[in-house]
Amino acid sequence: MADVSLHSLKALAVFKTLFEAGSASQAARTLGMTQSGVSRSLARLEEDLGLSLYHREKNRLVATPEAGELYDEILRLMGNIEELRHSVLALKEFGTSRLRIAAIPGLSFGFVPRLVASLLENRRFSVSLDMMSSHEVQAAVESSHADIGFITLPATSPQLNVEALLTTQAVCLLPASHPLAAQDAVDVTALADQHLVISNQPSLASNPLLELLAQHGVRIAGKTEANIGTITALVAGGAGITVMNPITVHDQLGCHAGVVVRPFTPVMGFDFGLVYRHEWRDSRVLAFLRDRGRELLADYSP
Amino acid sequence: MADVSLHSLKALAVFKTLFEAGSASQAARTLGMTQSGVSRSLARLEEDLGLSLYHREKNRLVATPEAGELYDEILRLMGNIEELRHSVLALKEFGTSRLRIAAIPGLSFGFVPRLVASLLENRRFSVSLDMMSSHEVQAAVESSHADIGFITLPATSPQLNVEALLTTQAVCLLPASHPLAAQDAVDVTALADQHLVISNQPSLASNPLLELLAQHGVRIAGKTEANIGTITALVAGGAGITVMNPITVHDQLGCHAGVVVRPFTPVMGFDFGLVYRHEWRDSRVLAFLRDRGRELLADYSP
DNA sequence: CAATTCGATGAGTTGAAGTCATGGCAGATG
DNA sequence: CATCTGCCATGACTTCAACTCATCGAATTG
Repeated sequence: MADVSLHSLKALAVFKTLFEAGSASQAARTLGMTQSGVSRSLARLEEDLGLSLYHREKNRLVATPEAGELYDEILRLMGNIEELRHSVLALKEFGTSRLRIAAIPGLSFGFVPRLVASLLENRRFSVSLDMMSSHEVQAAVESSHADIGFITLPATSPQLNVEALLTTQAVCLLPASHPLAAQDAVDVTALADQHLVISNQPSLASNPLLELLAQHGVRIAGKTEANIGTITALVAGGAGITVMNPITVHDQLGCHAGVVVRPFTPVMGFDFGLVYRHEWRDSRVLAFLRDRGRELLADYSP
Repeated sequence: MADVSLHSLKALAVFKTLFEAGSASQAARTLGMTQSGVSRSLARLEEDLGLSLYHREKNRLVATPEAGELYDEILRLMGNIEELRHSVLALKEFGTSRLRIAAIPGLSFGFVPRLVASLLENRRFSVSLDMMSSHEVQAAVESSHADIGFITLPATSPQLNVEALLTTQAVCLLPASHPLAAQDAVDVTALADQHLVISNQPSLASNPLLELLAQHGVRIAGKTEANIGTITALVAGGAGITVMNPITVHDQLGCHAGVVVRPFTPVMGFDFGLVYRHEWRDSRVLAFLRDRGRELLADYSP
């Protein structure tokens, strides 16, 4: 009595079909069993639950209100079971259904989310995605707080495997109305007396660019430091111009009109890669992320 | 293969116990079955899922990482099944596991939530609780947007059953430092030249009080209309004094110090009741709410 | 009223999920 | 070392819940 579930789960499935079909005979046909099987199954379920689910009226089954509510509950449960099935599928395919990712901000606004999305397609994965600086990513993976990290290269760590994913060259981002927008490319010397917007993340775009400016003896009018997620908006708003990696630009450009992208000279490389602990070397999730990541990155260089 | 759940649910339960017990023999003892039964169950499950859950090492079972993850998933699912069981219990006890309640603000900050809480004790109910004016409550129940309503009396409706729950007498709420706080009771005439805080809900405390003032020819210094949920705070803050029903006072007094309650004369009654459509007359939820509601209300009159 | 459709039920069948009995292995014990 | 104990796997047998089959009675349809 009220001992739901274990035995009766099959009966719940029969009941679900019955409720949807409206008649035992039809349900039986749907389920590939006999009408008497359905009839018995229902009778047992009512007995087990101590609930009257159907009235027998004129040799027809008429659902009670309770039946409707039970049906809704069963739908919920079936959904949960479906999730379990997806988990098992992920477990079979990847050997795990949990993944903790750490990524630099520059990749966290488009690339990594997209990557995670394709991992989750038809699978149930429990993913945690943290955003932090490149060094912190490395530390997180080393200390097993994350399983896989996305960082800027170069990076070395005796405890970690480092794989290059993509080599890019910095581009210049500026308002369409800006005088420099008329040029096909922007040289570092053209930045003289400009107001720059640069990332406040250490070791991303900021330092190399400032070094380059120093090397060429270029003096800028001023600079605004901002979170990398807001830089495109700042440029679009006319706060200044910026030089950054094309991945982030691509991920954020969609939402801001009036901003143009120009090649930047001299070439200033940004290399992205992923890191993981050695024991993940042969993991299938890693292989999936690597391969799918490369595919996604291919869309970035038109 | 990967056809989880239906047949294998029992096997999942066995696996769960096995994982917790650490050995098949122990699990068998816990489950009241034989070791060989557990062994077979595990073997079948691994076969069904296509997953290796345990290594056999030196005649010992050693859980694989996959086993741990599957265990977590199973815990989730068992939780869901437990919820289904509670739903069925509610369905058996009350004939429904869904309840839409509409209540006036004066009861919505303490009494009705407490009532709902005791309904939910050990049961899984899907409750929706809406707050609205007494007339809107009535309309909501009439139109089947709510099943049970809590209103101020009097109320009549040919379509609804109306039951009185409680008869109360308005009390006066004022800051402890207020001159009138020195009196044992506050008479309507004492309100002359006071600043009043009154509910902006129509037909709750506001109108009867204002009428009373008019009858006695009492002129007040001014009034602040506010949501009933904020009146106690306003009084505590020194914004004025108020006359309201003791239920709401009781529900909100806990969070504000420096406020005192005094009887109010002449007696001004507030009666609360519940309404429902006729078809709910014999419902067991209704009986529960009525009985439990009376019990709760007993705590209000010390 | 013949034909069809529906659900219930007694009787019989089946197979998944158990038990029993046994055997092999590893580690502890005296 | 012999023995004992606790572990797991497996072939052979058992059991019983969950079916099917066959049949009935009752209602609907044209």
